[in-house]
Amino acid sequence: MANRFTDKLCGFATLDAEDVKALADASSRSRQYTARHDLIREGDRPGPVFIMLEGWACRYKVLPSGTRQVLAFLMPGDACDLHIGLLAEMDHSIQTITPARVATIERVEMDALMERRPGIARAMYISQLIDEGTMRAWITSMGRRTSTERVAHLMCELYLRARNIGLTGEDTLSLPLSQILLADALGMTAVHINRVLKELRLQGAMALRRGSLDIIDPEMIVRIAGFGDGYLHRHLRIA
Amino acid sequence: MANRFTDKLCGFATLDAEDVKALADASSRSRQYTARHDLIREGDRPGPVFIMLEGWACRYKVLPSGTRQVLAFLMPGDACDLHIGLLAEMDHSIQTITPARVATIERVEMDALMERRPGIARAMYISQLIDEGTMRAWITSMGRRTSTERVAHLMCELYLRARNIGLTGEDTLSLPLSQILLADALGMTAVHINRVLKELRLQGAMALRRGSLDIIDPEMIVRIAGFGDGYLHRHLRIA
DNA sequence: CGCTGGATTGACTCGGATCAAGTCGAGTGG
DNA sequence: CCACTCGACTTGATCCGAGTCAATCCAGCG
Repeated sequence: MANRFTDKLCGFATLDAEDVKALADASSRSRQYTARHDLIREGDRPGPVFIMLEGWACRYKVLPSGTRQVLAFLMPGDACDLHIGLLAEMDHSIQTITPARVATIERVEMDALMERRPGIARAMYISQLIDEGTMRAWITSMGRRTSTERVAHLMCELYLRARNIGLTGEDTLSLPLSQILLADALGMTAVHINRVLKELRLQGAMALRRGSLDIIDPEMIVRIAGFGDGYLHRHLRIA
Repeated sequence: MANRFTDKLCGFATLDAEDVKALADASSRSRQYTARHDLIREGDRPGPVFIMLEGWACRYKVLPSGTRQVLAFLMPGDACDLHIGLLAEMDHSIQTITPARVATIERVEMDALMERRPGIARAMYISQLIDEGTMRAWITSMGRRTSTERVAHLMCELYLRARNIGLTGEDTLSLPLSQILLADALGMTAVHINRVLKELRLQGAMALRRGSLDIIDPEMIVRIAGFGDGYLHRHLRIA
């Protein structure tokens, strides 16, 4: 009955069986999408909240020049903004990266759920705060880290997030992200990403190949990235 | 009785006199701070919600190397994250830029306020969504805009935000941001910011001097920046 | 088996950082 | 009132990280 979404939220607050059941029910109506399918586009009127059950997606914006900026990666268990329905239109698009199973929860249902079950509300708010912290980390990366640090930092983030939801193997993670996509996320070119990845591979830090990431020397990557895991808030306030 | 904070929220939802009074009461306990005073630091346990009544502040992070990244500018009327108290520690710091009058609202009081008055909750959520949209715009700027576009884009944003709360003159805005601060916000060096500002001045687009910004040719700036005001969500869903 | 999109590598260019001197303006104290 | 000081602002010279352009390679697939 539980799914990736309930699993993830359980990491943020103590949810009882009732909570989990309510969440699982709410996210039971799901649809399968192909890769590269826009779930919603910039300018659209926001609809229900999306929940990624399986597969990856990303938020992105397209500039007048045609270049793209990826704003966030969504992995299984991730949800998009809670109150998004309050706005008149989306300021960015969301697209699947891989084939994906996505649940939707209508705004009224979500509101009702959060009102009836404080634990769920709490978990959702924490999840949202972490997403915000992640955006801040991205801003910091783009502004003040070199390209190598930026790549290493993103890999640390994705690895940790994936591990939190039990998606990782032994220092390995299945990462279905093309170098082009990574370039659009990190504000660099695919050519340069490629060189950076090569360098990191030669240094024996990590190897990204064929849709999977191998962390070869965890300490080295963390050092290169200057990674602090604080913003992912894995140690939560007890209260 | 109203203040900058209530004024701003009134722009997001129809608040009745009772709402405004409740908000004004909640934000009545304020303190004056000097410029460059940390309201809260990365690693601190989050406390009450901060509300800027007068003066400017910024969110920022400091990297191991000592460089700083500014994550957001807070102007009068802005509040920091609603549910921040749910987290164990801050993932960034907040510092005043100018002397500032800041109100604090305890978490329990905020929760009660939002539960009793749905209009306030709604306005606060919209405000938060806009802050998130702003972060996404920043990520986009840092990743995919040239330094000139980036500077122009930030100026457009600040001008519009300031205008929404009635802080602007005739195509003029009092901007107490040093070039060093702008550099830390835009991920560039103070030297380079200086050259970009000069170029924009020579082009007759805008002039930033002595703490005040003059928009000389609004259309030119918007064109240079590739600015779309969608993310500030000034036209809200009616419902 | 050829097509197509991603990955890889090389040569060259350029935007923005770095380094280094000033200049200017607002306080501060004698 | 003036000299001193300390930031912030300006400007010039130089360097380098990363973009651009252009081939090629490679794997999956219709």
